[in-house]
Amino acid sequence: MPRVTSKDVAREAGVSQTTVSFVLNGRDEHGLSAETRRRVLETAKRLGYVPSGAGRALRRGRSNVVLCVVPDLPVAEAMEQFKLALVRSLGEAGYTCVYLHHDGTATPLAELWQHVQPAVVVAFGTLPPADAQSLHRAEIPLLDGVFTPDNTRLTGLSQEDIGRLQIEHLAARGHRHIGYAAVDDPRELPFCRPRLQGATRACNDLGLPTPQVVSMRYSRAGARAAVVDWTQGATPVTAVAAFNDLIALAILASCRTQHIDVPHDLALIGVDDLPVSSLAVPALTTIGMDLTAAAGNLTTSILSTVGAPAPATPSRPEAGDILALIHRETT
Amino acid sequence: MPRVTSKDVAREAGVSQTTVSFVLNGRDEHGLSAETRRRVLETAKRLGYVPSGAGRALRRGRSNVVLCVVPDLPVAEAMEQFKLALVRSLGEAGYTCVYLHHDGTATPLAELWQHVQPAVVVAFGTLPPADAQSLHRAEIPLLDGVFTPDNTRLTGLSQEDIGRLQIEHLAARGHRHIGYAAVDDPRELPFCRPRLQGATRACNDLGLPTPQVVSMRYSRAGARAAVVDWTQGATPVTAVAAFNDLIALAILASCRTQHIDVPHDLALIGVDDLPVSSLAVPALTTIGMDLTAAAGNLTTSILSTVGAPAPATPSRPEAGDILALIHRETT
DNA sequence: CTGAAAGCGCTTACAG
DNA sequence: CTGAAAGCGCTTACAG
Repeated sequence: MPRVTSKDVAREAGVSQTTVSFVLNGRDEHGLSAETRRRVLETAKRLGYVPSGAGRALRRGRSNVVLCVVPDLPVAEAMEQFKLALVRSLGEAGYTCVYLHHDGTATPLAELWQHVQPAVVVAFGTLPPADAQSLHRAEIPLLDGVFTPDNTRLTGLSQEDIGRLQIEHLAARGHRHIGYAAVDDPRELPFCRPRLQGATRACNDLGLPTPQVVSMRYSRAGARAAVVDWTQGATPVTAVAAFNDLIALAILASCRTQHIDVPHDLALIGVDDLPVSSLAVPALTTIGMDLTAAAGNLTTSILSTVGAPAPATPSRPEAGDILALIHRETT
Repeated sequence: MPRVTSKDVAREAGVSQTTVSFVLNGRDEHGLSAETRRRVLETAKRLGYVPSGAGRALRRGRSNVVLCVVPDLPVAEAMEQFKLALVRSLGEAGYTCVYLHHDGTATPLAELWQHVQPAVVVAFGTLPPADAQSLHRAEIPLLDGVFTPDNTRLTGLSQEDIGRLQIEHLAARGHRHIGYAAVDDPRELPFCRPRLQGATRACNDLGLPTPQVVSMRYSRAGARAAVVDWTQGATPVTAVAAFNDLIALAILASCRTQHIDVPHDLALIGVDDLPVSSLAVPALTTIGMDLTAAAGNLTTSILSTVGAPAPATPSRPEAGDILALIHRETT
C-alpha cells in the first residue's frame, strides 16, 4: 500500500499541490476560497493523509524534534515526571521530544544536531560554550539552563523558593536553629546549591541563624554522622530541611536507630513527595511540585522560541501554584 | 554557513556522489578501490560531513527512529532505568529511541508512524490488533509485548523468575507458609500477574502451600489490612513476598505500627532495589535487576529485526545473570 | 570500477 | 485566486 501524499490529495480534490500545502498549513495570505479550503480538508481526511515528517524536514531544513540535553543525573522520580509531562505537552503541539542523556563520553553534540536538525535545543543543564556556538552557527535556537536560578520564568519552578518554603514552614512551627542536609554528589549540585541558597536567604530574612549545613550521601552512615553533628553541638538544631525526600528518609531511619524522636526531638522536611514518603513512619512532611504545570510553562517558552502559536492552555500559573507544602507527621 | 552535503564531499574528493554514498554506507559490492575509499573517508572527516537524517529518511522511506510504545504505568524507577539504558544502547547503534507514553486518549498511533516512519515499533505492552495491522500494512516491523512472559528471550528478563526467586529465598530460610502482596492497580497487572504466577509455581515445585495472596494499594491502610490477613488467620504466614519494594516498604511500616517484628515475626522480600530500600530500618531484602544488560539484549533483538548488524557486545547474559538476590535485614 | 540521473514528499518563489 | 516547477539531501537502478 503506497503512501498517500499531498499530490494524491491535490489530484483527488482537483487542485494543485501548492493549494493543498497552503490549506493544510493554514496560510491564507493567498486568499483561498472557502470552498477550495473545505474541499481540500475533506479530501485529506477522507484519504487519511498524514504529512511526511521527512519530506517536510528536508524542505524546511528543520525537523519537528525538540532535543532536550539532560546532564548526567541520578534517576530521580521528579525529573522523570517532568520529562514525561514535557513529552505530553510538546506532543500536543505537534513536536517530538527527544532526550539526550549526556554523560560527556557520548557522540559530540554537534554531530547529533546536524543529523537531526531539531527545531530547538533545550538544555536542562548548561551547555558548554563550544556547543552553544555550534548551535548558533547552525541557526538552531537554544533554551539554555532551563533549571538554573536565572531562568525560573521558563518553567515557573524556582529551586530557591523550594528551600525558602522549607525554612518558612519550620520557622512557623517555632524552630530557630535549623540544619540543612545537602547531598554530596556533584551531579546534584545544580539543584542542591540553589535550594540551600534559598534556605539560607529565608533564614536571614526571618532573623534566624544561618542553617547548619551537612553534606551526605544516600547512606545510613552518612545520615548517622549528620545527625550526630546536628544534635551534639553547642547549640543543637531542632529541625532539619533536607535537599530531597531520599536524604530526609535516610535521616529519618537514622533517627530511629539513634532513638531520636521525630518530630519531637528533631523535625524534618524533605522535597519531592516521593510515593514512599507518605508511607514512612512517621509520614514525611515535604514540598510537592506540580510538574505538569511546570512542563506546560516550558512548552509555552519553547513554542514561542520556535515561533509557533502558544497552546490553548492560557494562563501560566504563578510559582506559588507550582510548589505546595505537604504537611505530614515529621514537623 | 550552509550545510556540508555529500555533494560537497564528492566534489572535494574528486569522485561522484554515488561513490561517496557507497563508501560511507560500507557497500563494497561495487569493489571500490582502497585508495578511493580512503580519500572519501578522509575528505568527509575533514569537511565535518554529517549525513542529513531527513534526506536519508525521505529516500529510504524509513527513519532511524525506534518508536517505543509504553502503556500507561505509574512512574517506576526500574522502568525509567530500563528506558534510559535502551536509549543509550540504541544510540550507540545509530538509532534514536522515542518513547510514546500511550494513555489511550492521545493521537491515533497510525498517524504518528505515518509521520515518523520509524525503523521499527517496540511495544512495551501489547498493541491493539488494529494498530498491529496498521503497522503490518505500512511494512513497519513490530516487536510486540516485549515484557510479556512469552517474550522473555527478547530482554532476558523474566517476571516469573522474579517471583520464583523470592519464594526460593524464603523457602531456603525455612519458611513454608508464605504470603504474596499483590498490587491493586490494573496498570501494573502485566507485571504483577506473572510475578505471582512464578511465585505460585515455585511453591508448588517446592511442595509448599500456595501463597496467600492479598491485593493492596500503596497505602498504610492497605498494608495494615494485609498484615492482619496474614497474621490473624488459622495458619499464619511467616514470610511475605511483595510485588515490589514500594509495597514491601508499606508493609514494613505497617509492621512497625502493629509491633510485628521483621524479620522475626514476619520476613519480607521486595523487588527493584530502590535507593530507599537499603535505607529502611530494617534494610529491605529484595531482587535487583541488571537493566543495562536487559536493555542490551533488547537492542540486539531490535537490531536483528531491522536487519542491522549486532553491536560489539557479544554474549547475551543468561536470565540468571540479570536477576540478583540482595540479602539484607528483612529476611 | 565509476558517474549521471531520477525520485522520495514537501514548501515556496514565481509566473500567470 | 491558482498552478508548474525547482530544490532540500540522500540512495540506487542503470548506463557506461
